Amino acid sequence: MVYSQVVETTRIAKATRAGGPRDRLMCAAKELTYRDGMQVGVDAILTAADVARRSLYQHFGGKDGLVAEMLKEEGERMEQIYADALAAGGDDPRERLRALFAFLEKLPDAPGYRGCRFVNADLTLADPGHPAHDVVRAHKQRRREMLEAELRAAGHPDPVTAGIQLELLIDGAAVNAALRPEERHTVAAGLLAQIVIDQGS
Amino acid sequence: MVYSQVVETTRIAKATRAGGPRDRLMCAAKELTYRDGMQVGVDAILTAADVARRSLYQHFGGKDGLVAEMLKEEGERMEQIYADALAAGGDDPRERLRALFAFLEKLPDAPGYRGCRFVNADLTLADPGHPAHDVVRAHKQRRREMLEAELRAAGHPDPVTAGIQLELLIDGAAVNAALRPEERHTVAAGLLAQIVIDQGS
DNA sequence: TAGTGAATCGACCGATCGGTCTACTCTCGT
DNA sequence: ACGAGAGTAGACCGATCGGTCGATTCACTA
Repeated sequence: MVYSQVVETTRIAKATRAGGPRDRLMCAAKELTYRDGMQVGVDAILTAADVARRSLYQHFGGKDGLVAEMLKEEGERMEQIYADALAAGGDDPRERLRALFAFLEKLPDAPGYRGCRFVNADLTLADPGHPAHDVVRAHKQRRREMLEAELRAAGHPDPVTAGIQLELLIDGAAVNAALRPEERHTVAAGLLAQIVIDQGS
Repeated sequence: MVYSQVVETTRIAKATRAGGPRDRLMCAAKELTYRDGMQVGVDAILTAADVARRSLYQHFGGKDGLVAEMLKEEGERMEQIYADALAAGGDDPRERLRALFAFLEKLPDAPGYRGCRFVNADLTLADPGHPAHDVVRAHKQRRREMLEAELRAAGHPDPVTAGIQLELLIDGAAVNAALRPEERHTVAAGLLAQIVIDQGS
């Protein structure tokens, strides 16, 4: 049973006219899997991308391949965004982390925000053998190392534990912001992150 | 494409022989939706519960009804478990919260742990109109009020923000423990929770 | 200009989805 | 002894799933 009215899928095709079939497929997959979940059908993606069925299987081998590749690209994009947010804080590591959490605080305000794409994907794909799991794990691993590096540069007394804690706050806020958007979880996360960052200074 | 070998589903029926068809359906739904995700098929649930197809639709009206009811019961069970964990801490509110996080720390050690059932369900069911969403939101609402009440009793300077922060830590740890089980996220969460709890004391 | 590879359309496949329905069995209260 | 309600077995429904394939069009290049 479906409770919500169907949101038009062809709309996306217009905004995605740029690039070849491969790019259009990636773009459509990004949008639809985020908005409608990973269970979104191949047909919906094809319609949105305005691409022939065969092109999908030639470029990506199948839905799983498309999904995995999409997460990979999105991971790289997100890591760049994180790096930019850190850079906005200047040179001081603590200030850089502060800037990062200030940036994350505003994320849920984006229209259509539905939480962290990677967490959602990993929890949705119950099959432990799905190729997307490795992509997500690798992405989260790199993000944690990024946090740890900043904490280490800041001379934090326990950068490993603190890195995990910052990760918990980021993911916890993303999950809760998606689940109950009316509350300002990211603000509370930012405040607590501040305490973690300032430990031992 | 399915990457993992199929885990036998009939096994569960044996462990669920107790009670009528309704109870067996609930039990099977709890197990299968947690282990295999909410996408698990009706047939798998019926086989595991060793129950006729018709019984499901007579008792619950459909899969969605079964799922919603199951989450409701599980919510009540979890709230009781939380209450017990708090009670283990005695009378002092801070000690009670400490006891709660000590309990939560051990949760991921349970075999087959796959994170928080409610978070997983809510993120998996992309359809915003699915009845399960209300059940999950209500459950999380009550859990937050429970945390807030303890913090208030402890004379915490900002029980609302701290309540949210504890929630972030719990959910963040659950998500990450499911995603990368090899790391001890709950320990880091417990340490940070301690700091939140002790604020202003 | 002829040839080649990419992209398109759309029919088609078997499998599975959630759900409906008929027919039969069992048990229990009257 | 008998009828009612609950449970079971399983065929069946339309829809959709991911995936394959033949036939065609088109752009680019040798």
